[in-house]
Amino acid sequence: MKIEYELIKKDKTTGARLGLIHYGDKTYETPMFMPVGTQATVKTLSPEQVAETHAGIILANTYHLWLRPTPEIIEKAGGLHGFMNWHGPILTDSGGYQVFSLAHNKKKDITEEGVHFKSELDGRKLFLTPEESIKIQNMLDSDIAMSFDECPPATADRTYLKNSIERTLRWAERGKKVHQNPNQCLFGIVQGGPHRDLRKWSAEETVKLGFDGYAVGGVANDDEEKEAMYQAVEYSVPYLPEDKLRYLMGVGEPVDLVECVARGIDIFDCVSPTRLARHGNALVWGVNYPKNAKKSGAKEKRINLKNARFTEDFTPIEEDCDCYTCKTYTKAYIHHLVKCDEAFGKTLLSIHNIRFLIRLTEKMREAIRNDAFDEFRREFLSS
RNA sequence: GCUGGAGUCGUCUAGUGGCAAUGACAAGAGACUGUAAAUCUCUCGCGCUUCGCGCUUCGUAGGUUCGAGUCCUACCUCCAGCA
Repeated sequence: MKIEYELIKKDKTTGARLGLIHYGDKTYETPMFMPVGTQATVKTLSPEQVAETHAGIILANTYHLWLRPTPEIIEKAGGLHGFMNWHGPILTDSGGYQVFSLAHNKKKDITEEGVHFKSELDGRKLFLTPEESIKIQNMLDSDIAMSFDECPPATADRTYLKNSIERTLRWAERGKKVHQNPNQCLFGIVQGGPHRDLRKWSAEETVKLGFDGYAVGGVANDDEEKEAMYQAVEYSVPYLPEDKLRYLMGVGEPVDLVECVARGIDIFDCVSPTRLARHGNALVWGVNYPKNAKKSGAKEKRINLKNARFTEDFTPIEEDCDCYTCKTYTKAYIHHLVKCDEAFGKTLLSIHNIRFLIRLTEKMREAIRNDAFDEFRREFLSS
């Protein structure tokens, strides 16, 4: 069963859109936030716990699963769904981000043919090509495969970016040629850094190749400013077909979700909610904590449960949150778990943070449905 | 009572003539955006006008020395062995 996207409604004043993802007999609404499960697990959560956050699609990573346990093992297990016991849709990233994060300090590692890696597991030399990435994703049997792209750093200059985009286009075409899984979508990726013309060009050329959906990549690297990130989205989205899913890769933070939905993005993924959770942080809508003297007046969007101020706070992270964590446990208890470095604390915070972002998408969908997205956005930004 | 050993930041610890004094843990705080992240960074004797300055510190009290956590004397406490 191959994923089908259906555009339901376009917001009148912004680029926001409401859509449906049909997946066999299941449907999921967009805008959607997709939790990241790089190594075929959303860190510290069982699939049941992930499902309880109302997650739709989840992510896994080609690069990591290629090294371990290997696509052959996953294929024998009946594909990723059977292997990890996740029966909702799965998107696999191609390893393109790892080109950025693992190989990029050595420009010679990125060649026309593919990318040389040194395995961080055992130091052996690895070579990943666009064809190999797609073949691995075919074997993993994810529902959405991503083209193998180069994700250049924010500091890359125009000349570099131009060459990189051309190569990414050639890689996309090569990947498409070997893509053979009829149940699997293949998405193309728009690059172009902060440049309007390069984004347009990359988007148009990628669309010409013809994919099942389109991603905007390379916007959340390094020290990029938020405005630059939103602009990169603005420069890319208008050239993408309306009847296809638009995926903003690696974003993000609550405010980014709102701003990028306003610019026409449908689906997001980000490690932030689970990583923040493992580091003791909880996302919150904006709360005043009188004991936190340093930010007088400013509402907090995130609280650090490690802080001593929660030692005797016997209230949930958020009174009105419907997640398992907030319905069941107090900040004092989570503070205790975090201080003891207990795994359960990370689990509880991951549940809350993922549910937080998914609830945010639910609110945005509701607002779009009610022609109130712009109002919602203004309220959100001013809170 | 005798002999030997030991007393250093909340805890354990480095340190045998030039140190406000090492490391770990604890504690306090910060960062985190297609996961090389259950990671990393900062603070951690006191006070300031804090890329610096001043004070007070290494069981207690004296002493030697230009200079002592480091050497000497006495005392206190703890540990081990002998009585």
